[in-house]
Amino acid sequence: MTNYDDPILTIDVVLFALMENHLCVLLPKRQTQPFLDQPALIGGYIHTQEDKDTHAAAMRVLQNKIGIKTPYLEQLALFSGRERDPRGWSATLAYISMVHITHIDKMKSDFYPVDDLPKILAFDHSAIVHWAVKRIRSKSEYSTLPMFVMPTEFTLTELQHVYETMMGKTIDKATFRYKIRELDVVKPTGRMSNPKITNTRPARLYQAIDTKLRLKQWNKSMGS
Amino acid sequence: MTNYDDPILTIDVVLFALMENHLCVLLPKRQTQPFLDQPALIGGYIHTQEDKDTHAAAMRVLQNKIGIKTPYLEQLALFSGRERDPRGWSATLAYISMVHITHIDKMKSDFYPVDDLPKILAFDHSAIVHWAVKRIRSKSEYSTLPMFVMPTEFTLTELQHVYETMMGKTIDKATFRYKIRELDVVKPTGRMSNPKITNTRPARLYQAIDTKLRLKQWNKSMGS
DNA sequence: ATAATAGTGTCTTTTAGACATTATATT
DNA sequence: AATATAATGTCTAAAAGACACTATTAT
Repeated sequence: MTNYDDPILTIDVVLFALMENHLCVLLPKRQTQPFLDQPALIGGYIHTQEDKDTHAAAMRVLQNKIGIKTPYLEQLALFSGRERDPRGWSATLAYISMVHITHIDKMKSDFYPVDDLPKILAFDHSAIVHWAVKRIRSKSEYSTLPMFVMPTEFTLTELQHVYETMMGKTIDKATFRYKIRELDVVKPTGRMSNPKITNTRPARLYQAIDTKLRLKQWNKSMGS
Repeated sequence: MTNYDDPILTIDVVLFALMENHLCVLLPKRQTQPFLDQPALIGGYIHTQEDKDTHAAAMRVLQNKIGIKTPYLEQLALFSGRERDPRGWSATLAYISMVHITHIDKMKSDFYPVDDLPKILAFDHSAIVHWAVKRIRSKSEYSTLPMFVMPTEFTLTELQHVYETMMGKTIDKATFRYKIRELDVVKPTGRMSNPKITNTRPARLYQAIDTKLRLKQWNKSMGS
């Protein structure tokens, strides 16, 4: 069986977090060649001894590099070709992940707002990040994806702000609450927010009902 | 830089075609070990000398194995792990493709209806095919994907049948025509179908306006 | 009382789906 | 005329969006 110069397969993770109402991506500067000192996605090689599959490899990278166990990890796409790495033909499998900012203690300064990214990233990481942002924005429209960056307790207004930040647009309050009620993904904790902080009427606190990603049924686009 | 026993990267193509109102997948029997004689997806190694990227590799496989230049080729996902190939840790990038049955001359007998697949496929190809069918069914609901298997001229009823086959459900005629009109993806050729064949009222013939995949805007699920 | 945000009610527009009606071909 | 399918019209129900109104806290 001919060996066709097997290309190297790596994985990269586009890690999103919300900071001060901005959707941000982790892009620490590279410590090695090529693209030394340029901002890049976190990633690495697959350890076939250790990693059950690529998903496990991505989990390991997140655990080792920033010390988190993420509840959300989704395969984006494989990016490949002769040009993306100066060393030759290569392929990288990009994952999207998402955490609450309070779970991050190191490398906070390496997060960039998606609307103000560094102009040049290592490899083809600019294309990967743009693709990932598009996916996140779109998926926020019809799923419970934004729930993954909420703390354990939150108000509906806070949840709405997160949805708006991730979607990149504003939503009507009544419509938003109607949909959240319909999705049936949050339940009241019985507690209220502290009015002393906001100088205004306290809001009911809610918590997530489950940790799975839930999609709105859109099977209604062209079916009976 | 440590070499972590680089996994082998291959590509596989889930090729769909419509035969007699059934959505079918190409699964020829394997000519080599492992899984000799078992039905499997078509695929192969990446030729880093020849292939610009994985997309080009998938195109080459389709061209060489069944002699088609497909207008539709979409990356599905990377499937990986230690268990899927008895020879060890491996990864394959699955693509979805779709052709009109008239473009296929060889291997017609190797197509299986998706509702009546062989129980056992080589590697993890059962899982890949199921995933691909799900994607096709779902994407048919809100896009012009079914247009890719239409001949150059067709009636709206024929188009509806193809949509129904690919979606796996029936649609109301009036609603279907309303949506197609809205999408603005077909135009009348001016010609009519031959009533001598059907013994009934002739139908207007249409042709596709463009060859790009068009999605319905569903940005309305949770936005302003 | 005033400011500020929480929370809900109601109206309009859009879209989907079901069903009925008319039109045009063949035998 | 009878039959079969093409093509369109109309009604209803569900959903999305806009906007206004009421409620509850602090100062």
